[in-house]
Amino acid sequence: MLDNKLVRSEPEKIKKNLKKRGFELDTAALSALEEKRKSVQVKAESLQQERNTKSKNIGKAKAAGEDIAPLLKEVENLKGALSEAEAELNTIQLEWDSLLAAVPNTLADDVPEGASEEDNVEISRWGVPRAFSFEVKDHVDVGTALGGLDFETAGTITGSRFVSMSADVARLHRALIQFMLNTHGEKNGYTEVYVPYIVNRHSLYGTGQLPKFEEDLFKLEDERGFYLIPTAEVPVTNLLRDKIVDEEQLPLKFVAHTPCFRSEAGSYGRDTRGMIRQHQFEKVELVQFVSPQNSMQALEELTGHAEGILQELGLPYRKVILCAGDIGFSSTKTYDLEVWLPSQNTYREISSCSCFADFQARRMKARYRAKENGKPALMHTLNGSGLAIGRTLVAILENYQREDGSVGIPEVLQPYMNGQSEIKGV
RNA sequence: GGUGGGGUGGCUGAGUGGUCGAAAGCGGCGGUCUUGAAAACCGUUGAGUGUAACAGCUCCCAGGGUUCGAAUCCCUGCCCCACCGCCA
Repeated sequence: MLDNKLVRSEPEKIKKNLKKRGFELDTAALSALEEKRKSVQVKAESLQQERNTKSKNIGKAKAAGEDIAPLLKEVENLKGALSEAEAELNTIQLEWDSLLAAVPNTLADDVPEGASEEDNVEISRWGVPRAFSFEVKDHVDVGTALGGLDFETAGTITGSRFVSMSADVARLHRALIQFMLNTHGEKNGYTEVYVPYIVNRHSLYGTGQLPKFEEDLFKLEDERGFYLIPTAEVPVTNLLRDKIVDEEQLPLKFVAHTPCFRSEAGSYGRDTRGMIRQHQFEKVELVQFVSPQNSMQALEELTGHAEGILQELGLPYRKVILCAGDIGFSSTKTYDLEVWLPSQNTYREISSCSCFADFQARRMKARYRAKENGKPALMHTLNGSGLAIGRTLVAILENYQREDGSVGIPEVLQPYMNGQSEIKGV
């Protein structure tokens, strides 16, 4: 959610910023509504004031034993006008809120122009894609040949976009989770948390998935209106909802491993083969809560933590900054990390690291008490994948494949696999 | 699933339908004292909106209702606690 005051005081500036995204802010509608709001609010509040003082007078008169009948009559006349004004104000405010709830975050100045994925700007590359002396297979062929990946059976258990894993591949998958959790917890200073995988509407609103992106979510058939989490970002960020912490406690850094559930309703034809785009996948997520002045710095740091995992795994990747047309609804600036997939001869997203400034914090009322003046202020929130487990597994199967069909295990993972250094077929 | 009790400011916790945005304590902040600190004492201290600054308005879990007036009464929902039952 954008700052109400800012939208009111500088609508044109915000409109211009959002235009970069291709979002058309209806400033005419907003300012018309704002005009109405002002006058109605003034009216409602003055009527409220009148009622309050008169009611107090009735109390006093009654205590003094005076006749209150004439006073009652006076207030009686207020009633209709007051409730009418209150109702009108209420309607206006609901309308304002629902308009604003659909407005994305403003962009940081250094977010490049652009309409789509194509216009994202590469920042850096790490590692050199391996030269293969044989024909590379994709992860589906590698994993299936090993007897470790089974899309068909998962398809019969549930449907498309699910997978089952077994034996060493399943263990490698789990090893990745442990490795990432331990690295972020022990080396990078994150506190490990365990959180619910089912959340209510309120939480999804807080991080910005609702009200606009309901079709991406799995909703439970349940009168409570619960949803499966599409990312740990939702429950972990909401840990601070409605909280005020002392500024000294910041930054708060959390790492969580959770499954993620996405309906992928908007991408029917895309990545139908393999594990790249599943309805259910695992992710290790990094979340930071920081003072506003530190958030851009924190984004660099957090992205660096995700990069560290790729480097330790020896996976070539590149870092891109998302352009205005591709960046997420709630984000003010996002870096994607893309891992090299030899079968596709290209880099594919494996992590997305974003700074939300106060956009989520405002929706969640996540605040800190500023040391300077003791006043509560909105904190800044960030998150990033560190990393997406399924895609990391894909990257390892592909980048570490050998001609004989076996797959090498990156050294850092071997302690998590009882020292095992390769996966051979069954 | 059954029965009972609750949800009040950063925290604990009072609050007969009428000067209650709310006692008290803790914590925080400022000060006195002290070489410095602690202790003690004094003062101050909810969140939002609004204003040039005041004023005003809203908020005592959420949403409705009763009333001239609701933290207080009624209804619904959510959550928490205790005991019993059931399950792991």
